[in-house]
Parts: sequence; C-alpha cells; structure tokens
Amino acid sequence: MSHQEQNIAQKIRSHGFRMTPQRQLVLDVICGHGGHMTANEVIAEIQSKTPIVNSATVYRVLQFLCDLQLITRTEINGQAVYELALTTPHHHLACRNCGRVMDLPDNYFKPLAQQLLEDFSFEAELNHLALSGKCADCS
Amino acid sequence: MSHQEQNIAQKIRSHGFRMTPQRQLVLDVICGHGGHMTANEVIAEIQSKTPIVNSATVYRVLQFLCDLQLITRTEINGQAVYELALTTPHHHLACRNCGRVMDLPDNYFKPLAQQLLEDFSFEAELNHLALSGKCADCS
DNA sequence: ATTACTGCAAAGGATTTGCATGTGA
DNA sequence: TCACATGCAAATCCTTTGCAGTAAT
Repeated sequence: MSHQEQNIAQKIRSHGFRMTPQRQLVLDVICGHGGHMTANEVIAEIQSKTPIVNSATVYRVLQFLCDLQLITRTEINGQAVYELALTTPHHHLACRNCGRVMDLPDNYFKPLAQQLLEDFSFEAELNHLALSGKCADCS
Repeated sequence: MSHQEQNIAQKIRSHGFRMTPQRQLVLDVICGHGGHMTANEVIAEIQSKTPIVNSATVYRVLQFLCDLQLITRTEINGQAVYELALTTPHHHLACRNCGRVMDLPDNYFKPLAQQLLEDFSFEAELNHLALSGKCADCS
C-alpha cells in the first residue's frame, strides 16, 4: 500500500468510518491509475481482479470518498470522472477529436476569476474545470 | 410567428427537411422562453398546451435542431440545457446556491483562449461555457 | 455488541430505438 | 407519391435505493 493510501485510510478511520476491502480496492485502482476515471472504468478494473464486488458498492464508495473530499468528481463532456483530490489544483483540456485529456495548471484561470469577482461579485469555483476543444495533434 | 421562427423554418426547409407542428411547438417554446431550458421543461410546457405530443419526439426535435445548429446544447451542473443559437456568443455564470444563471459576454474568455493556443496549440471551444460559483446575493 | 457496510435485486430517471403508421412537400 | 416524421412501447444506460445479511471496530 502506498503512502497516499495509508494517509487516506487513516482519514477514513479518523472520521469514524471503516476501512473495508471494497474501499481499499477502489482506492488501489484510483491511486494506481494516476489520471481520472469514470465509474465504469473503476468497476471494470475492479471486477477484472475480484468479480465479487458489486457495482452498487463501487458507486457508494465513490460517493463516500467524494463526501470526505478524498477524491473529486468532474464532468468532462457530460461524463462524470473521478480523481484523487490530493493532487494540486488543476483543470482539464479535453480534445473532442481524439479524446486526449491534458492537465492545465490552476493559474491560467486566476485572471478570469479575479475579473468576475470585480465585475459581478461572482465567486467562481474554478478548481476542477474541463474545457473542450481540439488538441495540437488534431488541428 | 416571430421573425426568428420564420428564419428558422426557412433554414429547416432549405436543408430539405420538413416543418411540422411538433417542430413548430418546440420552437415556439424555446423562442418564447428567452433563456435556456432543459428537455423536461420543454416537454412540460408543450404538453400543457397540447398533451398529444410525445416526449420521444421532443428529444428527437431537440437533437435535430442541434444538428442543424439552430439551437445549442450545454451542460450546466450536469444538466443538459437548450437555447436558441441565434443569440450572440456568450457563457453562463451559474450560482450553486440560488440556481440563478447569468450571461457572460464572450470576450471574458478571449485572453484565456489566446493563451491556450500559444502555450499548447489547443483550440478551446469556448462558445457556450458554464461556470459554477456563488453569486453576489449569496456570498 | 453495535451499527456501518455490502450484496442483491429492483426501482428510477433520462434518453434512445424499432417498427408500424401518418403526413408534409 | 414517398421519404421524412411521429407515436408508442420497449429497451437502454447509468445510477440509486430498500432490505436483509455481513463484518469492522
């Protein structure tokens, strides 16, 4: 088990919740994967290891981890994806053509957020946004 | 029938498609409403007038109008909304608290789009984006 | 010993589809 | 006329929920 996972397990227990094999598996998959995953991808990868785990449980675990803010949920082109929340704040550039998703550092949105605050007193939640478009290879 | 609707009817016919009462109704509703609507809202409003129209048809008409780029489809907080495509390019600021949605002129995103192009050769499709956050009244 | 958690199956909502019928051009 | 559209019902996809049983602490 990685450092990250030990940390997370500790956080779960410190909140009075339990560490179960099912939660462990979901964490293994998400930590091992690196990027973001759809619920389906998580389910598929888990079931390829241990076909016993129910998909309803995976959905419940994902929701649970979101509630504890250990993972984040974003919508990319109408598709919900999950990712470790430990990584630094960033956004996504999703290519509509080849499907590739790149990370975009947070600071690209700073000026915009600032301006929205000045002009409209609107506090934009720009912590995990997905932009669609065409990537360099596909243009 | 408004100017806009006549225009749209003409475009539909010019593509070799037919103007039907069902398509007329969907256009009436969307044109009369002004802002963006969910598929459900369109269906509900139509059925309050003529309970005959099938919801599958409304979905088909919405898709059809999107294909012809006469309306646009956006996701606001995971909810698909439709809007006339004739209006000037703009974005949305959606308040997570009160649900209010404000329009945001296109030019707010110009600098960001420019920078993404320079730094990543990524052509962002920033024509109808929805940002979540907290509006002035709710902060 | 609690009571959180899981599995199962069934429900749920939103959207799509197959097919026969109807209708605009 | 005849291809385009619609209605209906069933199918589908993704996700949630009720409930009884299981297991972590």
